Amino acid sequence: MDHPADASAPSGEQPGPGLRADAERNRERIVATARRLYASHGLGVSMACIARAAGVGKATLSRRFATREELINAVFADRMDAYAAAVAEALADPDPWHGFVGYVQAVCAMQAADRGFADVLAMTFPAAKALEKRRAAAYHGFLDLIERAKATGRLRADFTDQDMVILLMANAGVIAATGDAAPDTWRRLVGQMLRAYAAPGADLPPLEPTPAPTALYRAMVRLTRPAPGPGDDLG
Amino acid sequence: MDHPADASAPSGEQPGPGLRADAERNRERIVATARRLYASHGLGVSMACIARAAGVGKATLSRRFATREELINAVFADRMDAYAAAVAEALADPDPWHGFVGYVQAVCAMQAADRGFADVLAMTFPAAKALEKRRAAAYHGFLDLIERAKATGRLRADFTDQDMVILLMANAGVIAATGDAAPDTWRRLVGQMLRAYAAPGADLPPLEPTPAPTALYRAMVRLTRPAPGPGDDLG
DNA sequence: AGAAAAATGGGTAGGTCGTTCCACTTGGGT
DNA sequence: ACCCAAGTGGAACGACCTACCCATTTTTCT
Repeated sequence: MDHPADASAPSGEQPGPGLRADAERNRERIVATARRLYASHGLGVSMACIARAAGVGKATLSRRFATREELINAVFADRMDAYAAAVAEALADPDPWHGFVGYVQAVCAMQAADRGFADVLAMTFPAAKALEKRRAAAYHGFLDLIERAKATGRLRADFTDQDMVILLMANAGVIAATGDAAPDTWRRLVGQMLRAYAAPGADLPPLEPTPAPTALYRAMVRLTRPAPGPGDDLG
Repeated sequence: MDHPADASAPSGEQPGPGLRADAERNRERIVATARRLYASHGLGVSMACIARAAGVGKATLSRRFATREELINAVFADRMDAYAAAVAEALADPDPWHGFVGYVQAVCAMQAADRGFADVLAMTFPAAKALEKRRAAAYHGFLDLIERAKATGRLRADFTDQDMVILLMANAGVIAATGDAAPDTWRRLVGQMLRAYAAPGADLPPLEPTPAPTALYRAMVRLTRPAPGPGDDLG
């Protein structure tokens, strides 16, 4: 039961206060590899794959990150910061409606850029207490933003913070389904959703054109398989 | 809506012309079980689970349906008929816009009612030639519907058949994320999408209220796990 | 009723995944 | 430079899924 890892200063999610130099190096290698794999293949990549790709033994990974959630927490900490920053930036915009539109687009773009992050945002991942804390803070700011945007009369009064969650889930679905075959499809979804949020007469960014006619239908051949094939690229 | 599906002349997928009586009985038991499991847990339930739940040996399942796609084909044949029928019904509506709205709602409701079917619709499942054929026919009718609805001036001119595909993918995402915890969330998404499709001034069904405030956040604790736990219900 | 063919299900082999244990290597304080 | 503990990777284990083979049971035809 010796856990020297948390003996000294486990405040928050510090990398590793009492970690040996090589251990810390391995830790970072693991996180970097996981970030890459999660981004391209979504969460659900097996721990074994990550360990293999990072060039460490499975035991090492398990020791450093006991559960998958712990690893996810470490991987997406900075993305969560960016997420929170997006709200701050939107609040700084002198035009709340413009800020709102930009925020929605920015967050959905983050989802599109990182399949793993899309899952994190859409699925309220269970563990990751630290992530939840940051999310809560961002959420609070978002409520402000909604309020101000509504005050301009250009965001419909029936828009709710829940609608943003719904959009995140919907966007995750589109991103997951289209994959690499039609990577810009999500923009059209977001454009249409914004249209639905906007009060009549509000200015809107132009609607993204539909992807190449056949692209969508050829897109989602990946079927149900959630995890990437083990013999994929994994670097 | 009468479906003499199994007795006389179903469209396309004859059950088993030269099957022994007990074999045919088992076949139907398998299909029924698969339908139930797929509906509740989505595609991706293992063949072994289905065989176990149906009370037949794995070999029996494998012999009757060599590939997973074959089974899916048999399971969703009638749903696909319903899908096609929805287009026909929409086309029969004297008001094309009203028909269009009803069609969108009906198809999305089908997705919500059956997680497996949601996957089939959203993912253009690879195999299942027969399903594809039916889908193609329905698709053709849908193009007609769009044309007519646009002619009324109430469906925006920039709506594309691809938008329906996008909606199906987005809806699948919402349904997958909300699960059983907030089962009506998809209705709000559809309502907002319809709002985006509608030309200014077009009549729209009232927007579904947001689900219970906390429901969404407590909803998707299921994380990434695609297949149901083996020790679930499969009763 | 009896026999042949059809159909069944359990067992085995080969694969993945996650966890745990253990002998070896390596870092870093002294 | 030394030496112990922190750290490592691989092996072993149990659980799961797919695919296949074959002895046994059941249906159906004569």
